[in-house]
Amino acid sequence: MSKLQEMVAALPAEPCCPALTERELTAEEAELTAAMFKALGDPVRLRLFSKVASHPDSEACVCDIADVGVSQPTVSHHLKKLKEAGLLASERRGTWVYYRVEPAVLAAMGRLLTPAPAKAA
Amino acid sequence: MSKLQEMVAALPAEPCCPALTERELTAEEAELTAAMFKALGDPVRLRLFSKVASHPDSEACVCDIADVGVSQPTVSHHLKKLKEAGLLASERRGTWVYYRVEPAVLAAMGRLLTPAPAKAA
DNA sequence: TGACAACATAGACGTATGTCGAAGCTTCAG
DNA sequence: CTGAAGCTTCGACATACGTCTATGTTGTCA
Repeated sequence: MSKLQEMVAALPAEPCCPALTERELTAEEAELTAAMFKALGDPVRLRLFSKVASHPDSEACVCDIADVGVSQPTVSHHLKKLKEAGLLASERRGTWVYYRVEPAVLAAMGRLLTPAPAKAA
Repeated sequence: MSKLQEMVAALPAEPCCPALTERELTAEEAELTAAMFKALGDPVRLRLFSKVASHPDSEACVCDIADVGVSQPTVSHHLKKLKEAGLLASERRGTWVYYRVEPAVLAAMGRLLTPAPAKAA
């Protein structure tokens, strides 16, 4: 189990962190959250994630998404990173390996980016 | 002007990209969007951004947020990165420099992370 | 003008990251 | 029991990144 996964497992509850606009993150929260953003901070990984996310049931075989312009080992490497960040889960079904997005994590990240409420003028 | 800022300026409209779950991103979209996630993918930058975002009017002087455990030049370096990614804007007011979050960009990123609609069972 | 405060830039350095080809592991068809 | 397909792991390499100290720049105030 990756270090990040341990951190995730040790978290109090599902909603990891408050919106970035609500209060400043603690160092620990920032460490955890930054790792998730970092995972999406590579063009190849972002495309892979988007390919999985936009598939039916948010799930896809590696063979369905591997066409992103890099070698197959590199694809595998990036999928591993996404998995370690908690964004994807994988499961082997016969010859193929399927990756699926973790909807709760996606929602949590979206919540982080909630814009600040408009100030009373 | 940074290369990224040029890319941003060349974009068609405000809402950069569809939700990641809607359709797969093109290589170009992924390049642009990954740069934004990457900017938030460092713990120090994420804390700086959060500090600015959680200040009144989503605006803060460097001196108000510089206490994140790294040297002053490093803070300046990270703020520059956030600015180049289009997440912050800066303005000098006398002796101090104020950084402000770009609300539209924050909202656009949040939209990217919209979870997929639940499939009909 | 000079001194100081607030930030930014420059240069250097160690580490992390993205990429590849080669080799290894699983599973299934024959 | 092969052999092949699908994926992962390994090892190597160039580049990018985060950090620091030293130095610039810009503005204020006496």
